Amino acid sequence: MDMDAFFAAVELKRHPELKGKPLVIGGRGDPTQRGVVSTASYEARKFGIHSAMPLRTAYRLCPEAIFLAVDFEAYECESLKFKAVLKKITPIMEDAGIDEVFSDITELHESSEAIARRIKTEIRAATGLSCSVGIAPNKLLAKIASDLNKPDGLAILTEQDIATKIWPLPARKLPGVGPKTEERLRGMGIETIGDLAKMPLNALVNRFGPAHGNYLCLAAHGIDESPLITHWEPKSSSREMTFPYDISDRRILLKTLKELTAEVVDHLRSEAYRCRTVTVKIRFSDFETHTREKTLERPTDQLQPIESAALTCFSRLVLKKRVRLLGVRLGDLSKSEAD
DNA sequence: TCTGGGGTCCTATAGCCT
DNA sequence: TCTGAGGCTATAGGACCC
Repeated sequence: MDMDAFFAAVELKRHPELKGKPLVIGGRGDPTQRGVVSTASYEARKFGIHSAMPLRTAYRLCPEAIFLAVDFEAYECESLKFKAVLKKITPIMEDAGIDEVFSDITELHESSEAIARRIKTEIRAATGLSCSVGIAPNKLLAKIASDLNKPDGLAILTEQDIATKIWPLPARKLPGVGPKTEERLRGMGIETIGDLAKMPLNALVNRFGPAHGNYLCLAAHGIDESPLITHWEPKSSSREMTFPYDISDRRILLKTLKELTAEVVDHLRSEAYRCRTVTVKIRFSDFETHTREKTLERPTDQLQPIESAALTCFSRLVLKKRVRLLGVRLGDLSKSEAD
């Protein structure tokens, strides 16, 4: 189940007067500032605006669009509502992000279509929002199915549909195929999922490595055995920020680094975790990105050793260009003991 | 001309040890 | 003493996802 243009739909709920207008949600909602599009309404998409596009580009494509800042708290609130609906239908549910869920309906005594309609009706009743549902024998096919008839979609796929409904799709529609893999596939003459399915496994493993190569081959045939993840523990926690303009002043960088570190440590402690690795990330004006990582002697949630490690990492970075982004990540997390 | 912020997972390499 | 083969850990980077 995947919500339709989720952030834009939540905003339209509180600003109904914007209905029908091209709407772009992203960054601080100012298309003259740095930021990317999180969600574009379907009206905005007609202008070529899509997720991950720079706000400035979106503005160029459609200056009359309405630009709004991302308000995660509001979306999280709606997210909790529709997830509660799904959890009532079956508790075997995987949280797949703020607007997406996998539910295992294997044991439900009801037709797939009836379940799908019930999900859509109940989510609309609880949130006023529309969603798209895909029902299939595994997560991979269900995800592709949910995208098939968006928005307000409903698609049911069986193994028999793979050749007719999946193979004609562009390879990019396979989860795990992003812009880079799409380009490399194109270089091999592969445009569709069907083209990919014709490739011998060893050719894909040679090109993409064992993990990705195997995955691509199985996925192209609609094969996916991955289980639903109903419980999940975080592996890392981070804070990063892109400056409004590129910075060359070392003092500003150090001050920002300490602020980011304090924030991420606060968050770590609020969730009762300790970390054992600290990573500092830097992105220069030309988008070249580097990281430096330090492993601590023992897991900790104390600011002092974490900040000290962050400063060590920072000192190992050569600042030869202006800096556009700085970040701190805490990794190798373990739960703090209650004491 | 532009390119966010929060994550996950994979791969390559280097150093160390057996 | 030299040369490898593996295994393991730490580190750096990259692709992808929402």
